[in-house]
Amino acid sequence: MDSKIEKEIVIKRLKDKGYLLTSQREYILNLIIKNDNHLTIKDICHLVEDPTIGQSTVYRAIKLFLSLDILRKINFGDNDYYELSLENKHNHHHLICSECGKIIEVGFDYLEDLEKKIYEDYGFIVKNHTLRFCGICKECEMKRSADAKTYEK
Amino acid sequence: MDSKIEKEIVIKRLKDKGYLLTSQREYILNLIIKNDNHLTIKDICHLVEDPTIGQSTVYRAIKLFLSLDILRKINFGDNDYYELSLENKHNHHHLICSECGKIIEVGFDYLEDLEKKIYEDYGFIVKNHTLRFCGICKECEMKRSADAKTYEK
DNA sequence: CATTATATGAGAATAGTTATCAATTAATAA
DNA sequence: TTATTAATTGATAACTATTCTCATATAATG
Repeated sequence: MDSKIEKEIVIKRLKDKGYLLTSQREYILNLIIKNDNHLTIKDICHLVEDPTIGQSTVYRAIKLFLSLDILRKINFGDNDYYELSLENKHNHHHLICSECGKIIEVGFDYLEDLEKKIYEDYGFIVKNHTLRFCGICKECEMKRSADAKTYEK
Repeated sequence: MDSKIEKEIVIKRLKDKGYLLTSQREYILNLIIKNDNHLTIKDICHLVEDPTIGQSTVYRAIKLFLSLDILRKINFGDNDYYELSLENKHNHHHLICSECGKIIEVGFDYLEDLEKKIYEDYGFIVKNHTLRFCGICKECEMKRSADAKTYEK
């Protein structure tokens, strides 16, 4: 696992409920971390084909991690992705480029005011939120305007 | 369909691409509208069991509506729901009560500032967004505090 | 070291989705 | 109206995704 601290948190969360951090489970977590936290189950099944981990084990591990809040599921369009749910990562957003598919994480939150207003208007107490933006990333936009210039000639 | 205007928009979008508004397609759309815009495919398959519409037709219709931007898919937790994508409904948010599962639509947007900041910091041009809040709705919270009082006695 | 609990992999079973094709329905032209 | 063509449907088969089963393996505990 990336850092020793994270690994210890994972072991603790598992142990508290009587589970173990097996080599397969650790391998799967590392895969997700190494791939920017944005893998689908299909991706994982393919990536573990070599050091063969059975796909039932993949499904079981993901489910377990979700239930212990070690992973969190995020949904972009047609696919479910999994990302580490440790630390205080609860308040970040995702930018998805519709041109190249890149996923960018936004570090700031800025929804406190909105949550306050929701409580005032609807009496709804917000515990958690997910926000994703679709659009065009910087690089794709630059490519686009470069192409546009070419046509002008 | 609810209003004549909506039906005409749907017919136009279909016709422009050479498709027809069949009774089955209209029935499915009406189901979604009548159920507060929040049905899963499974729900729809069950609801159409009586005036039998084959389930391949359900899948095909949903797919078609998505491709023509007549429906839009939203994802809450484990399920995909479908809602009408007509009018300027693009900027509303969803509140999901984790106690009773109710889905409430929030009429206001308030993300312009955030989108501006994202452009400034990341050069990312936002075209669209989805935001959902999980928490406790007014009614469930009231029930909760009522229960809490009972225990105090 | 023996015993018990937990986890694994292979494949069977189930659920969810898509593709195929003959029959039906709607649109268009004569 | 009738003939012709295009689009749609429903039943079922095919395929994909996910879960279950069970014998075996591994780790923890006494």
